[in-house]
Amino acid sequence: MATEAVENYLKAILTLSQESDAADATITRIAAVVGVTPSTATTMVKRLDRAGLARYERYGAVRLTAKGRRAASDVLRRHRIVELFLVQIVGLDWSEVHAEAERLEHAISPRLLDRLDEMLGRPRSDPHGDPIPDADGRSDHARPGPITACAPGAHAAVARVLDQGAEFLQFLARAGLTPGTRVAVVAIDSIAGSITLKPEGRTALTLSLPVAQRILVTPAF
Amino acid sequence: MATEAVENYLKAILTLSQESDAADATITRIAAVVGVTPSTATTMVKRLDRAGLARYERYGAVRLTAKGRRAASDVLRRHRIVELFLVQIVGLDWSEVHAEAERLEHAISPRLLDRLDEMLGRPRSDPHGDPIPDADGRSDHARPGPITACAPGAHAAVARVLDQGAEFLQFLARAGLTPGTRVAVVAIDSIAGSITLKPEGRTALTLSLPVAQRILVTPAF
DNA sequence: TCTAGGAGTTTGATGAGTCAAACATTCCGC
DNA sequence: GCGGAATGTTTGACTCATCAAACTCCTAGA
Repeated sequence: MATEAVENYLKAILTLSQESDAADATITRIAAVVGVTPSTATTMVKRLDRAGLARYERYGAVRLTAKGRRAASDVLRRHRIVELFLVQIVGLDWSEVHAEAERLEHAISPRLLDRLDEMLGRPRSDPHGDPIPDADGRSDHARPGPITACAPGAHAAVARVLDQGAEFLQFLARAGLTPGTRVAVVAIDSIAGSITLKPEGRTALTLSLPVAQRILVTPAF
Repeated sequence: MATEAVENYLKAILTLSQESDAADATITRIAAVVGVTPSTATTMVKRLDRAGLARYERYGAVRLTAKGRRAASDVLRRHRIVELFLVQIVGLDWSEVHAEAERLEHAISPRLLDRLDEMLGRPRSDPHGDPIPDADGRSDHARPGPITACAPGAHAAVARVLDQGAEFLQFLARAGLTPGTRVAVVAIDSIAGSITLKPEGRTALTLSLPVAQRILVTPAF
């Protein structure tokens, strides 16, 4: 189990990368969210990298690995369920619950969490509209959509492929575009009708937009 | 605010010194309760002394100062209210809540604690019979009272018997209700004017309330 | 009264988490 | 494309919490 501090960094990185304006999770921003100095954040992010929870290179942006994303989702889930519980069952005010949940989220067992979730009727989002990741770390936030809807520069995870033809699937497999794979959208050229993708650990490739449209992705954090 | 570790040491010292058999809070015992090695406990107890929370001299017993007792009481109060809350409101089983409360007690704010206390009707003891210190750190601890004042389901230890008649005492001895014995209050039927008790290791028995009133007990841990 | 062994202490080490200050790199505006 | 501002990194230091190993103290029984 990750320490409290590690959980806080993971959560910070996840929420930063989820922010609409596609802001990278940079050291300074992470430090600001967690409430430490940049030097501390640097040290910690290195630890996350060593632990396989994030990927990071000097002067580069920080990205969570699948494992890190899973862990961060879990923290977020705990946070939001606790918040909702404190408001709906205990009757605290929304203004008070954030700070409270900030501490309780690290102390709650899976068993108790599930019980609270049950009492609340297994909510899918909190009243802020923030999605509550399910017990498997998935959140509605990321309803899969065609990769062609991603902004250039975005990262996503392949979720589903609509074309079931063997030839197409084999092509995707060779390219490294299997479900679960992270992929970066390098460029979209609507005039040429093409999209350039770079699957993690592979070389980039260019597809036609109609073909790419059959590849559904969820935004990656 | 004391760290989590400090709170755990304080709690350990308080419960050790409260134990009926007048056992001193020694380093080895504290270490065992907290779950660390004696060398660690020595180091920590020195810190408690420096912080004015405990008094301690080399090779001597550890005693809490007023300030330390106050802080320890507070931890105990948080622990027991959380336990009670988890059982009565959340519906967890008694067997599960101790470990949970062990972590939550360090993460709960005064505001939330008070709210839980309110939801529970400001209880004075938990179903184990453990007293819940009030917000000022005072606890009913161990003032013996008639067993008829216990809540059904409570556990207690026989402290004193007011009726000195031999016949009555012999009856109690045969039933297993000797001072020091732990006893569970199974049921109280005020209409029938009877109380059903189950001394530890014996079969249950039913007494009339006027008779039972002469049996004084202390809440058991 | 002497001593064996249990209880307690000290020492030196470690890892987590943090900061300030000095240094390095990157990026943006001209 | 250059230079300063913004950003990021390194270094050295500190506290908290912990342990193992070596040591010291105390006491109960022969």
